[in-house]
Amino acid sequence: MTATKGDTRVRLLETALGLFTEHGVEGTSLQMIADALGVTKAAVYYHFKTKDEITEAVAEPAVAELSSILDRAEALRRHGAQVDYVLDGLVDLVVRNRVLVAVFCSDPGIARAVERSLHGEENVMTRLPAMLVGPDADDATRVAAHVALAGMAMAGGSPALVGMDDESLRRHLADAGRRLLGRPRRRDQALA
Amino acid sequence: MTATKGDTRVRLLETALGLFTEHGVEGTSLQMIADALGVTKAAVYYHFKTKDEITEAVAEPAVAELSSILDRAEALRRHGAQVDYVLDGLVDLVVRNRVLVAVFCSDPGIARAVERSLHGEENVMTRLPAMLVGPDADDATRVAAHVALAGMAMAGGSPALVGMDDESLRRHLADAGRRLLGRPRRRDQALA
DNA sequence: GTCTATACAACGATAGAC
DNA sequence: GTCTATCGTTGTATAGAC
Repeated sequence: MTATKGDTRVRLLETALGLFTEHGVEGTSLQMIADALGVTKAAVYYHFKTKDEITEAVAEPAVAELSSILDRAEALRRHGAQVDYVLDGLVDLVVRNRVLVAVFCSDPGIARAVERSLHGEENVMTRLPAMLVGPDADDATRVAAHVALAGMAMAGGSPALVGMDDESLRRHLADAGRRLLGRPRRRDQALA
Repeated sequence: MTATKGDTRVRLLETALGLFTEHGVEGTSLQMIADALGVTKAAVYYHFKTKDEITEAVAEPAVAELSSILDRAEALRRHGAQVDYVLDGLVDLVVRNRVLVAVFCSDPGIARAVERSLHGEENVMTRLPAMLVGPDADDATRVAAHVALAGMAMAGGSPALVGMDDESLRRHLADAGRRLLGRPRRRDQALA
């Protein structure tokens, strides 16, 4: 740890996320990243061939986590259990990475980069709604699933809710998702 | 009607919306707009001082409509009636302008332009959630309102739902919103 | 392997001629 | 109202120093 050498890539990614958060992805130039790191634009270009590659790399850990949530959910037998698992996992992911998610969802640059880059055709962005609605999908369920996904993600990153503590946000987001998808309410924390 | 003169501005706006839809706002350059119109970039700059001004002008009718929905809702006395009115109005607006809404919500350029431009401090983007949660807002309601707003808007513009007919989408979006905000289900079209 | 220097076409934007 | 010409900056790219 504390390796001061060879981790320019890591510092770059951290710096980039900070700048993305402040100015948005398209509002952040390679020059700004380079200046913040104290190097040249070309040095940035050495580590990543393209600006898109930077946005993908920034997004990658969260998307990989989401992907593995979907994998584990697929192993469950009952559809209801799958939905519960994905809902909880997604909410947890969103709450833990509020800032990242806000950048994600509000910027087409990242959205497209993620959509394009991830595991080929069996893409996370298509697996997610598919898993939530299940094989027996009517229109109402499909719409509800899309409202739930987009809503939970964007509400989690919303500036209006930054003041809310993680536990509250997590509980209420999960609650909203379950209500939309017709899952029963949680008993354990019902009176909180 | 069919005024062939002086309406370069209108043609420009229509052209811009078309290009925005196809390539996104940031993916559309002033050059592309100019070329599509058969004029120069500088000619475009005569009609709009800035690219942001174009995106604002493209978005303006829908935002004005939304603003007037909020005005009319404020005139209602019961909070439940206000929520119902805003929900219905918003869903209708979203469904009628699916394409526009998709561009809106997926592009920070437009999002910021709209946020910045509209009626000063008493901004539509802050009035909307405020009206939905009402004065007696607990955390659960606030989260639910944000999930509902973001979800309905983005789901309405989602590519996965473009095939759905307007009536179905309208009904199911409104249904999702009412469920999230604790409003009773509609009786009239309940069996559809 | 890691970086600097330099270049390039395209971008948003401006000034001024017709 | 539209043009040409130009500005600074962007993303991208290559050559070459260490």
